Amino acid sequence: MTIKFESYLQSHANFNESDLKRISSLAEPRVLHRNDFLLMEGEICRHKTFIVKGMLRVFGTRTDGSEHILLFSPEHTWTLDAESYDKQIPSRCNIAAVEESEVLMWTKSDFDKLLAEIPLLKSLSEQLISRAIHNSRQRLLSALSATPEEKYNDFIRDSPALMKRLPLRMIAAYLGISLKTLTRIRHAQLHR
Amino acid sequence: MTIKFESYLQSHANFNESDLKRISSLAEPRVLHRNDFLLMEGEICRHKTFIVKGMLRVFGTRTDGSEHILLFSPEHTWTLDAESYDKQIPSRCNIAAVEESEVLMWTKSDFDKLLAEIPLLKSLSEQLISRAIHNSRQRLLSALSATPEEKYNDFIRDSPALMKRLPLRMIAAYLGISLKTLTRIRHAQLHR
DNA sequence: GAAAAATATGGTCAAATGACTACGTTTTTT
DNA sequence: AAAAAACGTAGTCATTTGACCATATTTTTC
Repeated sequence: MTIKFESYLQSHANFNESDLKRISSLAEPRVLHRNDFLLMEGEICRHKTFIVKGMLRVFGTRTDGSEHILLFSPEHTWTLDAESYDKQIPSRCNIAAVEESEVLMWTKSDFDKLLAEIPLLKSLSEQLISRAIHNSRQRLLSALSATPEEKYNDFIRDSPALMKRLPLRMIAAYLGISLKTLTRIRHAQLHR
Repeated sequence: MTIKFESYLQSHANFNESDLKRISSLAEPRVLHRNDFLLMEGEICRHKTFIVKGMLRVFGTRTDGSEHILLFSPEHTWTLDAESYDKQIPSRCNIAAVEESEVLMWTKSDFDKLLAEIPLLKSLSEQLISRAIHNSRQRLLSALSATPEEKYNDFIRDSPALMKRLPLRMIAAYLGISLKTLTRIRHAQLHR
């Protein structure tokens, strides 16, 4: 499983062979079935996780049981609850598999070691953080200002591949609209 | 103006006198009047800015002219458009003063120098980034899942001080609801 | 392969929301 | 101090949205 991960790393920066092996050696592989949880609300996020294959979702739940999805993490992305991981405090969100997935996990202490040892990893990590910030800002702006139809169109435009792999109810939970509204939009677009 | 800034820095980490002076020496002070822009959509965000006094808002505008506020930056916080600043590309949001404000600004190249020179500043900066991520995640979750009244109550609970300084229309623009809905909620809460 | 679960759609109805407008009050500007 | 701008509230009305429910279809599970 680490081979795919190593080629991902290679494609992002010029890691040498020993760095690659060193990073991989501390990873713990895991297979997740549909709806298996990587992290449950209230638990402490002890690992940084790379998705080798499949897709996870990060979501919050409300008292009535409804899900609200913060982001999807498909293959070749990283995932964690940053707040819980950084401070090692209980998480307020969940991470679960959307589909059969393979992941690699590093404990915080191991990953911190790697960051200190390997400057290239540190800088990659900073890039990813900066992308995550930007991503969540864009999403906030969209949540605040876009109409349901705009959100849906933006999602199709930006993530056509995910679109095909996700059930509509998750897309609705991601866009912050009801499933009913989503099917209405789709219906309207068919007849235009 | 730099004295307040230096005591802010002191309160967050044990900077020595020469570091403080070094950091301050590269800052450019600026006074902003109400509605003065620090950054306009399309411009490149060339500075990292610390708010000494007053309050700024970071917001996007839509084609119809409506404003949607991503966050408020009161005194003793930092502000910038991270994407535009990091990559030095045109910004997609605006930053303007809510009230009379005093700020300190560093160019990216100067600040990068400081980060490299002063490890303590680097680690403070990482802390702030992590807080910003967490903040924007919480906000996204709230935007996706909370009702207008919940959003309003959360805002009063979390930011009672800002509440008093902001006109309602900005609070509405921040919560992603119409001014009408906001006054309705306030009206309902009065009669309960 | 059969049973069970999840999915996508749509009808109906009540409630929530926003656009427009108006008006009296407060704040800011000059 | 006077004029102008911004502010907070509220009435009305059309539209959007969600809750609840039913159903046909597809996918998953065992």
